[in-house]
Amino acid sequence: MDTASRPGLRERKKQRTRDALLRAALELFTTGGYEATTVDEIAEAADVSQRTFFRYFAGKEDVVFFVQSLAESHFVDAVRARPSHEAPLEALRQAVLQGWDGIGRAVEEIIPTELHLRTYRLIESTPALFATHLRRSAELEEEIAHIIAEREGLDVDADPRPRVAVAVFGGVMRVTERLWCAGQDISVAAIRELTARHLDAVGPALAERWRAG
Amino acid sequence: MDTASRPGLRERKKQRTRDALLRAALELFTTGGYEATTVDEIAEAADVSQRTFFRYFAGKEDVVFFVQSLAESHFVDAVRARPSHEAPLEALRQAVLQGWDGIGRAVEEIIPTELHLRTYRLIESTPALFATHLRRSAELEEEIAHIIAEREGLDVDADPRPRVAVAVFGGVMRVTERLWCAGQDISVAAIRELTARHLDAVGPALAERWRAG
DNA sequence: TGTCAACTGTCAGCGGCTGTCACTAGCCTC
DNA sequence: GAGGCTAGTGACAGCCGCTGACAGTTGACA
Repeated sequence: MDTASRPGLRERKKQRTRDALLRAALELFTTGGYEATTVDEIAEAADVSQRTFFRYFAGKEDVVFFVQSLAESHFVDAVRARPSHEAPLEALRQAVLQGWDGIGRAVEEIIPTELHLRTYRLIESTPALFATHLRRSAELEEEIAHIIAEREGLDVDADPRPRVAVAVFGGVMRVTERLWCAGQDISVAAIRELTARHLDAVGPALAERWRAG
Repeated sequence: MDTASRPGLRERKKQRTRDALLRAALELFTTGGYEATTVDEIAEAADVSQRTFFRYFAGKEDVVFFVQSLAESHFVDAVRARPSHEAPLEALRQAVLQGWDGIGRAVEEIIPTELHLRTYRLIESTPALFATHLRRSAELEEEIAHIIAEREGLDVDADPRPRVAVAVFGGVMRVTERLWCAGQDISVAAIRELTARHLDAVGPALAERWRAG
């Protein structure tokens, strides 16, 4: 019987409701602004009650970062998969570049890629969202620091290098994201190029004399 | 006549009201928790109406970061005052160490230093406050990047080094803050030592092979 | 088909935050 | 010193994000 298709009717309905809420919310946010959009409007656009919205998402912010979390776990997986002979910073560099390529495919099944890219700018231009984004990044960095420490066989609390290396990397990534969102060219190629350019600048930036460089 | 003392009666009254709100809020936050404390409770503790609270502070969060902003401007001033022959990262290092010493005196005029230090832990342990703290740090970093660029006679948008250097420094500082708040010894001496230790770890952390180090 | 559990809508309410309006009190001029 | 002017305040009403409680509906499964 094909009636017993994989997820079951109930499950599919839930999926559809969540996707509807997700798309409606992001569409409203990116066109009318995050704060100006009320939960009631989102619920109405998705044709459910406000109460139901909060059964699918912990809050207004949660919708925005739902897709972002997909990208994050892709990045974590990529870091874990890097060969252990690579230097820590090199592994992080390759993982983030590689992560960018894989994100598009995974995201597109849920929401249009173009809407996803608009969401990046929304986060960067909305103080409340940007703050949460940074906090999430900090948590991600802590997770990555543990992975790096494990790779190198170190105790993350005894040796400062894992956390410092990840902090340096994270700091550079944040700068990269900001400039990427501020520029015109919002494409994977653009962020790849920017990422490489900024990571290459770390060495020179720590040099004693900039003029001599 | 001494009756014509500098600020005028009205001004002094305002000052007292704001200090009362500040102290009451931080005291309630650090003892009962940030989210569990309502604005009504703060207003009542300071003996004003809720509406008045919002005339002094933009929101609940604003109270928490009021004192923090003092420390920030101290740091900015310290960076500006560093001699121009110092390398950028060295200037930042000296400025932050020097900033920690000066903060105590400036803060103590408004609230007890011990309450101020408790506030750090409050921020670090409250997700909403931590997120805002990171956003504020990001804004501060942008400001510092401009100062560094100016010091070196560079265009901050053409050369990635100023922003990258500040991002690296900021990343390390965030790690330092976290570990400091997590530890038992909340003292200026402790954060100075931690800061130095982590900044010294930047070089080794970027090295190709950690084992060989 | 009937029972159960999951899902949903409705309602009520709390807390953060804002606009409005009338009132008080410091300031300033004559 | 009496007057007006205005900053500061309290009281009230209301919006919005979010939560708990309860009842109705609809898939799942025997």
